[in-house]
Amino acid sequence: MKVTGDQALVKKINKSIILHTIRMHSPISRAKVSEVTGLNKATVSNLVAELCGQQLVTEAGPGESSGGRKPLMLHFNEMAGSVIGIELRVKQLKAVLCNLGGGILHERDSVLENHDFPYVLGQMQQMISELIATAPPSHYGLVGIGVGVPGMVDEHGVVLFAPNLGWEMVDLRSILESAFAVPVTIDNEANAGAQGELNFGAARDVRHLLYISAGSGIGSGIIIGGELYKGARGYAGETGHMTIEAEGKPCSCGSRGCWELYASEKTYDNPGLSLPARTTTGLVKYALEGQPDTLSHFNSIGEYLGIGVTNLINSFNPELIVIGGALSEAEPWLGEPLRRVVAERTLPYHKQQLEITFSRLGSRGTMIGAGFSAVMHFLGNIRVTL
Amino acid sequence: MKVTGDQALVKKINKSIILHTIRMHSPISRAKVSEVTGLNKATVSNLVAELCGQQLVTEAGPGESSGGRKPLMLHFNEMAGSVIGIELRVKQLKAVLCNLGGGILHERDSVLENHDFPYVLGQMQQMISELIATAPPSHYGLVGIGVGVPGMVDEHGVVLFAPNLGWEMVDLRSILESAFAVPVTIDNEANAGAQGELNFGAARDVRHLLYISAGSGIGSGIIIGGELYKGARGYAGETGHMTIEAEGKPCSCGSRGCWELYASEKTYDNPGLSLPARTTTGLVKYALEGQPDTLSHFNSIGEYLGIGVTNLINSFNPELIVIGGALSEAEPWLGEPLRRVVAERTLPYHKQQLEITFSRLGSRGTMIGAGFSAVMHFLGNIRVTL
DNA sequence: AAAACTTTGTTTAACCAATATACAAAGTCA
DNA sequence: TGACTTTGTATATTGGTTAAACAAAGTTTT
Repeated sequence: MKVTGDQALVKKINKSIILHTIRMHSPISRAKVSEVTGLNKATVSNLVAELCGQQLVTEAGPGESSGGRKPLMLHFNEMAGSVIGIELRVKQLKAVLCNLGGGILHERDSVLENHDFPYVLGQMQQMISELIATAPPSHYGLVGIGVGVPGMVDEHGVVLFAPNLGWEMVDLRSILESAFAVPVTIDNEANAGAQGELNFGAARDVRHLLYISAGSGIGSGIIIGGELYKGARGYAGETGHMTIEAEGKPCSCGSRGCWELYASEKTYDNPGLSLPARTTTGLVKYALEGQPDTLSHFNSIGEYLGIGVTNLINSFNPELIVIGGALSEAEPWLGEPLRRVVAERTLPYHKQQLEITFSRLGSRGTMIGAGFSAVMHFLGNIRVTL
Repeated sequence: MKVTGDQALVKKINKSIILHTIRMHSPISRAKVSEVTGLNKATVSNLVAELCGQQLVTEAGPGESSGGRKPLMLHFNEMAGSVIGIELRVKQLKAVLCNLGGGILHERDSVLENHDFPYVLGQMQQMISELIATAPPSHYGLVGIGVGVPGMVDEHGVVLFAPNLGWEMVDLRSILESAFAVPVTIDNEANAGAQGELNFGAARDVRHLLYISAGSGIGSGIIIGGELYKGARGYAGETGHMTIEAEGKPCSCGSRGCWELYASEKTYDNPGLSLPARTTTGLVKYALEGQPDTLSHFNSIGEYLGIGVTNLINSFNPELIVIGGALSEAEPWLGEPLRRVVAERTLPYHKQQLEITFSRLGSRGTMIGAGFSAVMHFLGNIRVTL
């Protein structure tokens, strides 16, 4: 979008800076906000007054004195409104009602019997309506809906292609926006998960994060400089179809040797493989008993995860890697081979300060992240780059 | 960097918008600038007056009338200063003196006998001094030096690691800045090449570009939204060590099956391979005569290039791919297998509107791009993101 | 050729947000 | 009690954009 400078822009920038400073450091005094932002005390006072008028910030009594007048502590008003975060999975639909701070107020869950779009949409709309009914009264009410989808999503919220659902070119955003009359953000499931871990999970305050969602396929959410990197058309991170074996197994995408054929739940589909179960949850039970085929298979998945992760490290050089998705349940058996392979294969400069963890939000990360996208869309975020 | 809003910022933003509008659309009238930027006519007049005072913009007589008073055409003053762009290769040092519009004024070239840092630095400094001596008199004189280096460069211009030169942790920027007392920008060679093609070559006005530099190794320059994407620490695009064969050939980086072992000049090193020459230039001569081993080898390199390019397409989804570097000389033999493999392996959404070309600037792309980095550093570029 | 209209670029006055400065309020410390 | 500190507000100033009027220099119509 074309943006020129005028005084309205200045005000928008500073107000946004102040709001997010309060949101991140709450409770905080006006004086402290002035100090950390570099803005003049008077400017902070004026804009805080407006934010209070908008109910986004509240005054919460005096704080501790540090040798002078007691500060008046400011809070980000998490309860000024609510959002709904939804995760659409292959066989399941999960949703939460959150406040503006990402706190979960209510949770819903349902099983999907098929992937027909009208059926899934109906389930989704019903779940949204139920959650709206449970929402506590607030100044803004429901301010947005965020959805995490297992597929490629363009910048307008159109689901271009979701192979596991059999969807193509579904304008989910427009449909939900006209149904509920609130802004809707649609994100790739891995991008949503990355935002969840970044703001509420294992990656708080990390600037450069790589989130790998390993489940029925593999997708990656990439955070650069504290912000989600969406790439050209909004669908960077389609890494599951990265070739790691030039002449490897043929893939449904038309290519060969795709990463997700070796390091996702797709590996369970090989009928020649001797496995006591064909789901991650099932296999985890056997792994706990030490079943050899299972242990060896998890070891293989871990190693192949390591190969793909190494490729991504070479391209993006993150500080932290978080493994999420259904396979993160198998952390005890995947962690060692994954870390071993990455250590063997990465360039020396990447090894420094590189950490690999597994998701901390577990199965909730994606929907919380999707909800957070809606929060940020409501609050706005404006930045200046030199 | 922390930026807050005030009137000085507004002015900086608008002045930058106006300057770059004139630079891109020159010659253009004040009225037209006001129209395309959305800024008020008075604002444009005031800031243009300042830019004229700074010698960055010049008035160049009246233009064609369109039914009213004739417009006073404005030019970006390319001759207000000059920059030096340098490409450091494994066996060669190349440099140009450019004006601010990327026009080449003088060119220098020298052979490197070894890679000892003091020797190379000496050669580079001598070349810079010679070019400075030939610079025409101008208002700002030499305003910067840009260098493209075959290796990883951090955000402070330190060459972290350049395997083909045997360099590690060389603070090239500081050294050159204190030697010549002008700002110096150090870029990875592929990033510089990408900027060259974007501004002056095969990729003008492309918003999402992937530039592949294939030579003694492989590196990638990634342009997202019209801007160079440098990643976390400034060294995104180290794609040569992407694994494309999980259990492939061992690489000096410690990993196996790295892309550049299959698709760069490194393939010539295999002594078991029957080849009539061991340089790209040499092989091109044989290929022109139809020598079978050569043709088959170029075919193989083309196919493997296609595999890695596909992986990058899946992650970045560019509009255009430009192949540069020494191997681009072999375009007639690489193009077909490369495009064929990409067409076979990419997801359908990437196939649409995806074009693959070879470098148009040839061996000059990198140094012109490096010089352009220095120009942009001098002019400044400030943006606001909503 | 004169009058009416168009387009370009400048001048003027108004507006508005941030800022420095002064100041008031409310605390701590000796 | 009195000096000092810290917090937050009030006031005048600064400096940028802008709308509107205007001047200058064309073209088109009558």
